[in-house]
Amino acid sequence: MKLTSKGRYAVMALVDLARFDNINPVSLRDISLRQGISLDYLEQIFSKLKKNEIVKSIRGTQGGYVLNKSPNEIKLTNIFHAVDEKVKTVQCKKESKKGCNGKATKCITHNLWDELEVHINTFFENKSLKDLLNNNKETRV
Amino acid sequence: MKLTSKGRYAVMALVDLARFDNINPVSLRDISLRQGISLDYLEQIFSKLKKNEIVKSIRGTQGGYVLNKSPNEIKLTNIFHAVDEKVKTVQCKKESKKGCNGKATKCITHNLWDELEVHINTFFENKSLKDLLNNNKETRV
DNA sequence: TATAAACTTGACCATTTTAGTCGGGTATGT
DNA sequence: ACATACCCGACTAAAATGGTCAAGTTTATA
Ligand code: FES
Ligand code: FES
Repeated sequence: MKLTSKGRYAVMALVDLARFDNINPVSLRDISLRQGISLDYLEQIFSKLKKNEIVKSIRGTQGGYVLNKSPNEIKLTNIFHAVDEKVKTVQCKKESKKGCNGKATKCITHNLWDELEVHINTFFENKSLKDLLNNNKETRV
Repeated sequence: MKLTSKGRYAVMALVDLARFDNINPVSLRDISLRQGISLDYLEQIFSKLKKNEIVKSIRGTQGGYVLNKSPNEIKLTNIFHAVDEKVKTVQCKKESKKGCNGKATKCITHNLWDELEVHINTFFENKSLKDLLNNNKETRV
Protein backbone atom coordinates (compact mmCIF):
# COMPACT_ATOMS: atom_id res chain seq x y z
CA MET A 1 0.00 0.00 0.00
CA LYS A 2 1.64 3.20 -0.96
CA LEU A 3 0.67 6.80 -1.12
CA THR A 4 1.29 8.25 -4.56
CA SER A 5 3.33 11.33 -5.20
CA LYS A 6 0.33 13.08 -6.63
CA GLY A 7 -1.51 12.90 -3.34
CA ARG A 8 1.56 13.78 -1.35
CA TYR A 9 2.37 16.72 -3.58
CA ALA A 10 -1.18 18.01 -3.44
CA VAL A 11 -1.05 18.25 0.33
CA MET A 12 2.47 19.67 0.37
CA ALA A 13 1.54 22.32 -2.14
CA LEU A 14 -1.58 23.32 -0.25
CA VAL A 15 0.28 23.62 3.03
CA ASP A 16 2.79 25.82 1.28
CA LEU A 17 -0.01 27.82 -0.27
CA ALA A 18 -1.80 28.24 3.04
CA ARG A 19 1.33 29.65 4.62
CA PHE A 20 1.91 32.35 2.03
CA ASP A 21 -1.70 32.96 1.18
CA ASN A 22 -2.34 35.89 3.49
CA ILE A 23 -1.98 38.85 1.17
CA ASN A 24 -1.16 37.93 -2.40
CA PRO A 25 -1.90 34.95 -4.58
CA VAL A 26 0.89 32.40 -4.69
CA SER A 27 2.30 31.32 -8.03
CA LEU A 28 2.92 27.68 -8.84
CA ARG A 29 6.43 28.65 -9.80
CA ASP A 30 7.13 29.68 -6.23
CA ILE A 31 5.62 26.52 -4.83
CA SER A 32 7.57 24.51 -7.34
CA LEU A 33 10.83 26.09 -6.25
CA ARG A 34 10.17 25.94 -2.53
CA GLN A 35 8.88 22.38 -2.48
CA GLY A 36 10.91 20.90 -5.29
CA ILE A 37 7.93 19.73 -7.31
CA SER A 38 7.85 19.89 -11.10
CA LEU A 39 5.93 22.93 -12.29
CA ASP A 40 4.17 21.06 -15.07
CA TYR A 41 3.03 18.42 -12.64
CA LEU A 42 1.80 21.04 -10.19
CA GLU A 43 -0.33 22.53 -12.93
CA GLN A 44 -2.11 19.24 -13.43
CA ILE A 45 -2.71 18.96 -9.72
CA PHE A 46 -3.99 22.49 -9.29
CA SER A 47 -6.30 22.15 -12.23
CA LYS A 48 -8.08 19.44 -10.25
CA LEU A 49 -7.96 21.34 -6.99
CA LYS A 50 -9.61 24.22 -8.75
CA LYS A 51 -12.35 22.08 -10.31
CA ASN A 52 -13.12 20.87 -6.82
CA GLU A 53 -13.27 24.41 -5.48
CA ILE A 54 -10.44 24.01 -3.05
CA VAL A 55 -8.46 26.84 -4.61
CA LYS A 56 -9.22 29.84 -6.79
CA SER A 57 -6.97 31.11 -9.53
CA ILE A 58 -5.97 34.61 -10.54
CA ARG A 59 -4.53 34.89 -13.99
CA GLY A 60 -1.97 37.29 -15.39
CA THR A 61 1.15 38.82 -13.93
CA GLN A 62 1.20 38.74 -10.15
CA GLY A 63 -1.43 36.06 -10.43
CA GLY A 64 -1.45 32.69 -8.76
CA TYR A 65 -3.68 30.63 -6.53
CA VAL A 66 -5.45 31.29 -3.25
CA LEU A 67 -7.40 29.01 -0.97
CA ASN A 68 -11.11 28.98 -1.62
CA LYS A 69 -12.00 27.98 1.94
CA SER A 70 -10.47 28.46 5.34
CA PRO A 71 -7.77 25.93 6.23
CA ASN A 72 -9.88 24.23 8.86
CA GLU A 73 -12.56 23.50 6.28
CA ILE A 74 -10.14 21.72 3.96
CA LYS A 75 -9.71 18.14 5.08
CA LEU A 76 -7.31 15.61 3.64
CA THR A 77 -10.36 13.74 2.43
CA ASN A 78 -11.30 16.68 0.26
CA ILE A 79 -7.83 17.09 -1.14
CA PHE A 80 -7.38 13.43 -1.96
CA HIS A 81 -10.80 13.21 -3.48
CA ALA A 82 -9.99 16.17 -5.67
CA VAL A 83 -6.84 14.64 -7.11
CA ASP A 84 -8.29 11.12 -7.39
CA GLU A 85 -6.08 9.69 -4.70
CA LYS A 86 -8.52 7.18 -3.34
CA VAL A 87 -8.16 4.40 -0.81
CA LYS A 88 -8.88 1.05 -2.44
CA THR A 89 -8.58 -2.11 -0.41
CA VAL A 90 -10.59 -4.24 -2.83
CA GLN A 91 -10.94 -4.58 -6.57
CA CYS A 92 -14.59 -5.44 -6.82
CA LYS A 93 -17.27 -2.79 -7.13
CA LYS A 94 -18.55 -1.51 -3.80
CA GLU A 95 -22.21 -1.52 -4.72
CA SER A 96 -22.27 -4.84 -6.51
CA LYS A 97 -23.13 -8.01 -4.63
CA LYS A 98 -20.60 -9.85 -6.72
CA GLY A 99 -17.04 -10.49 -5.64
CA CYS A 100 -13.67 -9.89 -7.24
CA ASN A 101 -12.98 -11.15 -10.76
CA GLY A 102 -16.58 -12.07 -11.35
CA LYS A 103 -17.13 -14.43 -8.43
CA ALA A 104 -20.75 -14.84 -7.41
CA THR A 105 -20.17 -13.78 -3.83
CA LYS A 106 -17.86 -11.57 -1.79
CA CYS A 107 -14.66 -13.11 -0.46
CA ILE A 108 -14.19 -14.39 3.08
CA THR A 109 -12.02 -11.45 4.07
CA HIS A 110 -14.27 -8.82 2.66
CA ASN A 111 -15.35 -7.36 5.97
CA LEU A 112 -11.75 -6.93 6.91
CA TRP A 113 -10.96 -4.81 3.88
CA ASP A 114 -13.99 -2.68 4.44
CA GLU A 115 -12.87 -2.09 8.00
CA LEU A 116 -9.41 -1.19 6.82
CA GLU A 117 -10.75 1.27 4.31
CA VAL A 118 -12.84 2.95 6.99
CA HIS A 119 -9.88 3.02 9.33
CA ILE A 120 -7.70 4.84 6.83
CA ASN A 121 -10.40 7.21 5.68
CA THR A 122 -11.07 8.19 9.26
CA PHE A 123 -7.55 9.52 9.46
CA PHE A 124 -8.09 11.65 6.37
CA GLU A 125 -11.42 12.82 7.64
CA ASN A 126 -9.93 14.07 10.89
CA LYS A 127 -7.05 16.08 9.48
CA SER A 128 -7.47 19.54 8.08
CA LEU A 129 -5.00 21.91 6.51
CA LYS A 130 -5.16 23.93 9.69
CA ASP A 131 -3.83 21.03 11.72
CA LEU A 132 -0.86 20.86 9.43
CA LEU A 133 -0.10 24.54 9.75
CA ASN A 134 0.18 24.53 13.52
CA ASN A 135 1.94 21.26 13.75
CA ASN A 136 5.10 22.19 12.03
CA LYS A 137 7.57 22.49 14.83
CA GLU A 138 6.07 20.62 17.71
CA THR A 139 5.09 17.27 16.27
CA ARG A 140 7.60 14.57 16.61
CA VAL A 141 5.39 11.48 16.11
CA MET B 1 -3.41 4.09 -1.91
CA LYS B 2 -4.38 0.62 -2.76
CA LEU B 3 -3.90 -2.77 -1.26
CA THR B 4 -2.31 -5.14 -3.77
CA SER B 5 -3.79 -8.47 -4.69
CA LYS B 6 -0.76 -10.24 -3.36
CA GLY B 7 -1.42 -8.99 0.15
CA ARG B 8 -5.14 -9.61 -0.11
CA TYR B 9 -4.66 -13.11 -1.48
CA ALA B 10 -2.14 -13.97 1.23
CA VAL B 11 -4.66 -13.18 3.95
CA MET B 12 -7.53 -14.88 2.14
CA ALA B 13 -5.50 -18.01 1.62
CA LEU B 14 -4.39 -18.14 5.23
CA VAL B 15 -7.92 -17.73 6.51
CA ASP B 16 -8.97 -20.56 4.24
CA LEU B 17 -6.04 -22.62 5.44
CA ALA B 18 -6.80 -21.95 9.10
CA ARG B 19 -10.32 -23.18 8.61
CA PHE B 20 -9.41 -26.52 7.09
CA ASP B 21 -6.16 -26.97 8.91
CA ASN B 22 -7.40 -29.12 11.80
CA ILE B 23 -6.53 -32.61 10.67
CA ASN B 24 -4.82 -32.77 7.29
CA PRO B 25 -2.57 -30.43 5.39
CA VAL B 26 -4.39 -28.28 2.87
CA SER B 27 -3.25 -28.27 -0.74
CA LEU B 28 -2.86 -25.08 -2.70
CA ARG B 29 -5.04 -26.62 -5.37
CA ASP B 30 -7.94 -26.69 -2.93
CA ILE B 31 -7.35 -23.14 -1.80
CA SER B 32 -7.05 -22.08 -5.41
CA LEU B 33 -10.41 -23.62 -6.25
CA ARG B 34 -12.23 -22.40 -3.16
CA GLN B 35 -10.92 -18.84 -3.26
CA GLY B 36 -10.56 -18.39 -6.98
CA ILE B 37 -6.88 -17.50 -6.88
CA SER B 38 -4.43 -18.66 -9.55
CA LEU B 39 -2.52 -21.73 -8.40
CA ASP B 40 0.77 -20.50 -9.81
CA TYR B 41 0.39 -17.21 -8.03
CA LEU B 42 -0.47 -18.95 -4.77
CA GLU B 43 2.73 -20.92 -5.02
CA GLN B 44 4.74 -17.73 -5.13
CA ILE B 45 2.90 -16.40 -2.13
CA PHE B 46 3.26 -19.55 -0.05
CA SER B 47 6.93 -19.79 -0.82
CA LYS B 48 7.32 -16.48 1.01
CA LEU B 49 4.99 -17.44 3.83
CA LYS B 50 7.09 -20.51 4.35
CA LYS B 51 10.37 -18.62 4.38
CA ASN B 52 8.88 -16.45 7.09
CA GLU B 53 7.79 -19.45 9.12
CA ILE B 54 4.13 -18.69 8.99
CA VAL B 55 3.31 -22.03 7.36
CA LYS B 56 4.98 -25.41 7.07
CA SER B 57 4.87 -27.57 3.96
CA ILE B 58 4.38 -31.30 3.54
CA ARG B 59 5.43 -32.63 0.17
CA GLY B 60 4.09 -35.51 -1.85
CA THR B 61 0.61 -36.86 -2.38
CA GLN B 62 -1.80 -35.85 0.37
CA GLY B 63 0.65 -33.10 1.17
CA GLY B 64 -0.04 -29.41 1.46
CA TYR B 65 0.47 -26.63 3.95
CA VAL B 66 -0.32 -26.21 7.63
CA LEU B 67 -0.05 -23.23 9.92
CA ASN B 68 3.22 -23.00 11.79
CA LYS B 69 1.74 -20.99 14.65
CA SER B 70 -1.61 -20.68 16.29
CA PRO B 71 -4.01 -18.29 14.55
CA ASN B 72 -3.89 -15.74 17.34
CA GLU B 73 -0.13 -15.46 16.97
CA ILE B 74 -0.33 -14.63 13.28
CA LYS B 75 -1.00 -10.93 12.85
CA LEU B 76 -1.70 -9.13 9.61
CA THR B 77 1.60 -7.38 10.17
CA ASN B 78 3.40 -10.70 9.97
CA ILE B 79 1.57 -11.79 6.87
CA PHE B 80 2.12 -8.54 5.01
CA HIS B 81 5.72 -8.41 6.01
CA ALA B 82 6.21 -11.92 4.70
CA VAL B 83 4.86 -11.15 1.25
CA ASP B 84 6.50 -7.71 1.02
CA GLU B 85 3.24 -5.83 1.19
CA LYS B 86 4.52 -2.80 3.03
CA VAL B 87 2.93 0.50 3.87
CA LYS B 88 4.84 3.32 2.25
CA THR B 89 3.65 6.88 2.65
CA VAL B 90 6.93 8.45 1.58
CA GLN B 91 9.60 7.80 -1.01
CA CYS B 92 12.65 8.92 0.90
CA LYS B 93 14.63 6.60 3.11
CA LYS B 94 13.37 6.41 6.67
CA GLU B 95 16.78 6.55 8.32
CA SER B 96 18.29 9.25 6.15
CA LYS B 97 18.09 12.87 7.22
CA LYS B 98 17.63 13.83 3.58
CA GLY B 99 14.27 14.35 1.94
CA CYS B 100 12.66 13.00 -1.18
CA ASN B 101 14.48 13.15 -4.52
CA GLY B 102 17.71 14.25 -2.92
CA LYS B 103 16.51 17.35 -1.08
CA ALA B 104 18.68 18.39 1.82
CA THR B 105 15.86 18.31 4.32
CA LYS B 106 12.58 16.49 4.96
CA CYS B 107 9.44 18.00 3.48
CA ILE B 108 6.95 20.15 5.41
CA THR B 109 4.36 17.39 5.55
CA HIS B 110 6.73 14.70 6.66
CA ASN B 111 5.31 14.28 10.15
CA LEU B 112 1.90 13.78 8.66
CA TRP B 113 3.01 10.86 6.53
CA ASP B 114 4.78 9.28 9.43
CA GLU B 115 1.61 9.56 11.48
CA LEU B 116 -0.40 8.03 8.67
CA GLU B 117 1.97 5.12 8.38
CA VAL B 118 1.73 4.45 12.10
CA HIS B 119 -2.05 4.72 11.95
CA ILE B 120 -2.32 2.08 9.25
CA ASN B 121 0.25 -0.23 10.77
CA THR B 122 -1.60 -0.12 14.05
CA PHE B 123 -4.56 -1.69 12.33
CA PHE B 124 -2.42 -4.52 11.00
CA GLU B 125 -0.78 -4.96 14.36
CA ASN B 126 -4.10 -5.43 16.09
CA LYS B 127 -5.63 -8.03 13.79
CA SER B 128 -4.76 -11.69 13.98
CA LEU B 129 -5.91 -14.63 11.92
CA LYS B 130 -8.00 -15.68 14.87
CA ASP B 131 -10.02 -12.48 14.73
CA LEU B 132 -10.83 -13.24 11.13
CA LEU B 133 -12.00 -16.75 11.87
CA ASN B 134 -14.59 -15.72 14.43
CA ASN B 135 -15.72 -12.67 12.62
CA ASN B 136 -17.17 -14.32 9.60
CA LYS B 137 -20.84 -14.02 10.19
CA GLU B 138 -21.26 -11.27 12.73
CA THR B 139 -19.21 -8.38 11.43
CA ARG B 140 -21.06 -5.92 9.39
CA VAL B 141 -18.71 -2.89 9.62
C1' DT C 1 7.78 -49.87 -8.33
C1' DA C 2 5.00 -46.91 -11.23
C1' DT C 3 2.26 -43.08 -10.95
C1' DA C 4 0.14 -39.04 -9.74
C1' DA C 5 -0.41 -35.44 -6.42
C1' DA C 6 1.68 -31.73 -4.57
C1' DC C 7 5.46 -28.72 -3.27
C1' DT C 8 9.86 -25.87 -5.37
C1' DT C 9 12.30 -22.70 -8.15
C1' DG C 10 13.23 -19.33 -11.40
C1' DA C 11 12.38 -17.04 -15.48
C1' DC C 12 9.33 -14.61 -18.23
C1' DC C 13 5.61 -11.41 -19.73
C1' DA C 14 1.44 -8.30 -20.78
C1' DT C 15 -0.94 -4.70 -18.90
C1' DT C 16 -1.64 -0.87 -16.05
C1' DT C 17 -0.19 2.84 -13.29
C1' DT C 18 2.83 6.45 -12.14
C1' DA C 19 5.16 10.47 -12.53
C1' DG C 20 6.07 13.08 -15.09
C1' DT C 21 7.22 16.08 -19.97
C1' DC C 22 5.99 18.86 -23.92
C1' DG C 23 3.77 22.07 -26.75
C1' DG C 24 0.71 24.78 -27.42
C1' DG C 25 -2.54 28.10 -25.89
C1' DT C 26 -5.11 32.58 -23.07
C1' DA C 27 -5.49 36.33 -19.67
C1' DT C 28 -3.64 40.46 -17.46
C1' DG C 29 -0.70 43.77 -14.68
C1' DT C 30 2.88 47.14 -15.69
C1' DA D 1 3.97 45.07 -25.98
C1' DC D 2 5.63 41.83 -23.16
C1' DA D 3 6.54 39.04 -19.48
C1' DT D 4 4.27 36.45 -16.06
C1' DA D 5 1.26 33.11 -14.87
C1' DC D 6 -2.73 30.23 -15.52
C1' DC D 7 -4.94 26.66 -18.88
C1' DC D 8 -5.32 22.33 -21.53
C1' DG D 9 -4.50 18.11 -23.87
C1' DA D 10 -1.46 14.81 -25.64
C1' DC D 11 2.36 12.05 -25.04
C1' DT D 12 5.83 8.86 -22.78
C1' DA D 13 9.57 6.33 -20.08
C1' DA D 14 9.89 3.59 -16.30
C1' DA D 15 8.12 0.92 -12.65
C1' DA D 16 4.87 -2.00 -10.50
C1' DT D 17 1.41 -5.44 -10.79
C1' DG D 18 -0.58 -9.72 -11.45
C1' DG D 19 0.08 -13.00 -13.23
C1' DT D 20 1.93 -17.42 -16.58
C1' DC D 21 5.12 -21.12 -17.88
C1' DA D 22 8.56 -24.70 -17.68
C1' DA D 23 11.11 -27.89 -15.37
C1' DG D 24 12.05 -29.81 -11.60
C1' DT D 25 11.80 -32.87 -6.56
C1' DT D 26 9.34 -35.39 -2.99
C1' DT D 27 6.32 -38.85 -1.29
C1' DA D 28 1.82 -41.57 -0.45
C1' DT D 29 -0.49 -45.20 -2.35
C1' DA D 30 -2.16 -48.66 -5.60
S1 FES E 1 -12.22 -8.15 -2.12
FE1 FES E 1 -13.46 -8.40 -3.88
S2 FES E 1 -14.68 -10.00 -3.16
FE2 FES E 1 -13.75 -9.44 -1.34
S1 FES F 1 8.12 12.53 2.09
FE1 FES F 1 10.19 12.41 1.54
S2 FES F 1 10.85 14.28 2.40
FE2 FES F 1 8.92 14.13 3.27
